[in-house]
Amino acid sequence: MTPQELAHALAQILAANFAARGGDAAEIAVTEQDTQLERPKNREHGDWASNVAMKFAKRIGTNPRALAEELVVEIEKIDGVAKAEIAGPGFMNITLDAASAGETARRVVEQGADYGRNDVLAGQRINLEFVSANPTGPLHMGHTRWAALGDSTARVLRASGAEVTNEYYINDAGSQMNKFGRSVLAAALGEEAPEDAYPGEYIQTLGAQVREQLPNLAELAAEDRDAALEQTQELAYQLQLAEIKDSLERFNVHFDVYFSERTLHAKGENGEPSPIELSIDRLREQGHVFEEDDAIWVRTTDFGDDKDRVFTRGNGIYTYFAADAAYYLSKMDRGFTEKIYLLGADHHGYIGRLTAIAGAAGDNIETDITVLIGQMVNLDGAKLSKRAGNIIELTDLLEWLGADALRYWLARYPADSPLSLDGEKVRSRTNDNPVFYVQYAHARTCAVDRNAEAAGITREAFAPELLTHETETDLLGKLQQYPGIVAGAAELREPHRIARFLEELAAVYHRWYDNCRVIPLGEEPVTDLHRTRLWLNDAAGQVLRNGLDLLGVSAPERL
RNA sequence: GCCUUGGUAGCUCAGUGGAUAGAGCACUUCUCUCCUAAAGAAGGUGUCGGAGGUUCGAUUCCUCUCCAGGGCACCA
Repeated sequence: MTPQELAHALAQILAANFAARGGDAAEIAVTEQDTQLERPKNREHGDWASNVAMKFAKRIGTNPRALAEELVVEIEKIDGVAKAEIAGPGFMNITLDAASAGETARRVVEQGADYGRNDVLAGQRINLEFVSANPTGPLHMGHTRWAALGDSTARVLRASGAEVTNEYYINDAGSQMNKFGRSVLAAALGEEAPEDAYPGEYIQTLGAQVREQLPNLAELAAEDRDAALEQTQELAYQLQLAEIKDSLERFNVHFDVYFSERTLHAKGENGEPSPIELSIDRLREQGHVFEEDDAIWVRTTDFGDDKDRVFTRGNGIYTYFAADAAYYLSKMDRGFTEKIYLLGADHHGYIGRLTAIAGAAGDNIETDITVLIGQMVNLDGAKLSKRAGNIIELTDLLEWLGADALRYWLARYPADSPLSLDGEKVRSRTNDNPVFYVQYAHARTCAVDRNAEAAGITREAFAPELLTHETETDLLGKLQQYPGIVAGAAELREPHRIARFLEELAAVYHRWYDNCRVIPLGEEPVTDLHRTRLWLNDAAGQVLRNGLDLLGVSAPERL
């Protein structure tokens, strides 16, 4: 009996109760969402608790306790339910019989890596854009947070049935790229940096690489400065982008699409209009375009933006917003039902205009676009900025802290909470480091497995009714919660829920390990209890592994 | 000024209208001849920033307010 099955049964009981009073069950429209059960904090409150009696009493036309009294009678008839009691103002506390709860261990083992997968987002095609850092420098701490959160979000969405494309938008057009090119060229030629140059040391490194790969650069620059700049800029861009991609892969973050802004500006082979040019026509057809002061505008205020936005400037040049619009249309054309943008708080001013683009393009701004804003992250109190030059690169972080610890720590907090991390704590291999606490629990399940095998304990017998120890029902309860946790994390786009769950699961597992032996002591005989516990041990290991995988964190068999 | 995100234990932070608001750390004690002590057990901690409101019930929702971060370009 899973909480999902219980919720389903409860919904039917509630609807039947209403129907029996002469009501139209459709009128109160009970769903499993309404009857979802929670795991009570206090174990005296049973295995699962429901508050539906309080929620529905008024609608049904009675009072909570009276309704609960009728419901518990029916709940107790459910196969697998040991008892149901009323408590407090109308809570119903449900206790499962041990065999029914224990079934979970076998279910988890049999479903393996699929345990936890669900279909709450089935049928959705989601475009998830994140990181999208300019290719003018290495990724820093802020990008690293979005990389960890974005990739974990994608994994959680997929586990809940969505089809997800991870996308990185490359701002490879425009003045920042020119500035980048001039900075690297000066470095390559050994000249003094231009006044507005990028300050980071990586510019010097890129300059050296360019000099090496373009041996005639100095001559070319003397002859044709623009040509030298163009070649330098292109090469530096490719080098930098490759470095970004490489560091992301090492961070276990994979993008399905790297989308170049240039492709939006590019005309067709035979001079066909560019995607940006086409997009203005499409928005005009929708009736949201107007001209004023020589500029072409989109009336984004029709969709809640705080001001209208310029598409084409008075001098005929497209704004960045124009590229954003064309990019959005590209996502639409590629058939995504929902476009999610994961942006840093410094981009929060984009929400209005991005949403407005969606509306102007004819999308539903409530359901087809989601802009998630993440707050800044500090490491050891230092705020890092690429432009200021005091960067800590992703590659440095990987070396210092390791991909697992970094991903775990960055994914364990909601995106909208400002975060300050203590580098030494992230790095520590002690029990005050949750990533090691969770990984250790997993490694322990593997150690038990190895020892069980050596002791000749197999999973040939499974007697779930024997799993009656307090720590066993706790552990089973946690395992039963997992699919719901994944579904909730997906619906809310909050992968940190996975991490928090894993920490709880690890704690319950350690407690169980301390109380219940899988391998008998000394000369004691192996019984079905030991064999059944092996199933439970393996189930715990499986869920720890599945959860860590959603966070992109490894689950070592030994630490 | 306007928009936006935070304010929860000494610290870092969880908490999708429910029962006595939680976890880890820090502090004090215990527990390894026996499956990994990177673990477990015990000990106390709160004006949930403040004031109103909605509700049977508010840390959670609404309004106002105080404090802090971020944002308000025919820049990219």
